[in-house]
Amino acid sequence: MGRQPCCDKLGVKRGPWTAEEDRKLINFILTNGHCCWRAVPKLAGLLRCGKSCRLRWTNYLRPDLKRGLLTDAEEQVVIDLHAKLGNRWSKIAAKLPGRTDNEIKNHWNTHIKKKLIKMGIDPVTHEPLDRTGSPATASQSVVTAESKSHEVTTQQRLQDDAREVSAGDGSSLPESSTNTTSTGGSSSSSSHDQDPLVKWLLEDDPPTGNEPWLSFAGNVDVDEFSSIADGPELPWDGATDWLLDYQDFGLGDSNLVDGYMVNSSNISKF
DNA sequence: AAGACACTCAACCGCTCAGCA
DNA sequence: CTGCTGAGCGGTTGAGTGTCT
Repeated sequence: MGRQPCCDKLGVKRGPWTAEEDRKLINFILTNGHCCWRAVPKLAGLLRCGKSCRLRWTNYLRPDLKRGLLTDAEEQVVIDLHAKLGNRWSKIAAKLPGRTDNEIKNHWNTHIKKKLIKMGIDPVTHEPLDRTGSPATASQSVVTAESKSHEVTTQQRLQDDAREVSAGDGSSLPESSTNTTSTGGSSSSSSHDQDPLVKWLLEDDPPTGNEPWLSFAGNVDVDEFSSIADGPELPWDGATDWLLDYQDFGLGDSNLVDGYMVNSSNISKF
């Protein structure tokens, strides 16, 4: 009846990961990949549930992760994407190489949200908080004109979802049945279809790096990433300094293209 | 100096979805 | 078609840390 727990709570360690646990998990995944996450902790000799291992790996241990605060350019992309997609953090993260949904979600809640509110912009609707006047005119620069033209209402988002689903199963929504709720929604939604950014967002393929809105990713972030180990601020704390030993992971520099792993004998298994 | 308060972010929880038998 | 299982996602929590008084 009830949902089966992902693991029996007895004998399963919780809380912060130790360096030793990190080491075990990385060693295991790099040598074996992960056939199924539930089996990983047993095989790796960890007293954790598989879910916890997956989270630790995807959010913290993955070698292609960038760490540190989001750059202004990344922040801008997050704002734009959030205006279009709402709280679909995984979708947003998929378009930001080296960033995780958790990281973006946290950054949104702790930084961007406040920044937008301070600027008089509703972080949910991306519209000015005071709609009678125009107090946020100066702040509007945060949300680009391009993104503002595609602000996503709940209804639009539902329509996007429906379109996404219909695209997925090969069928398409009848044109007459969509985007008819309001003239504004209609034009906005149809422009979504035309919008290359939205098309790109809804694709599963990783970005090529040629997308104009990702230009920062190709020439700034990768440099930052590669220089991180040399810089004064390491991306991880001292407890995981040993991770630097894994920096190449047997993966040459050529394996990181625009933040994506493209030729890893180990990682490509995933 | 120390206690209170605020902030950050890693980790957890519970739900949904996809794949499979 | 149905039920089960594993994986992924978004929301929430709480420990650790920083800042203020």
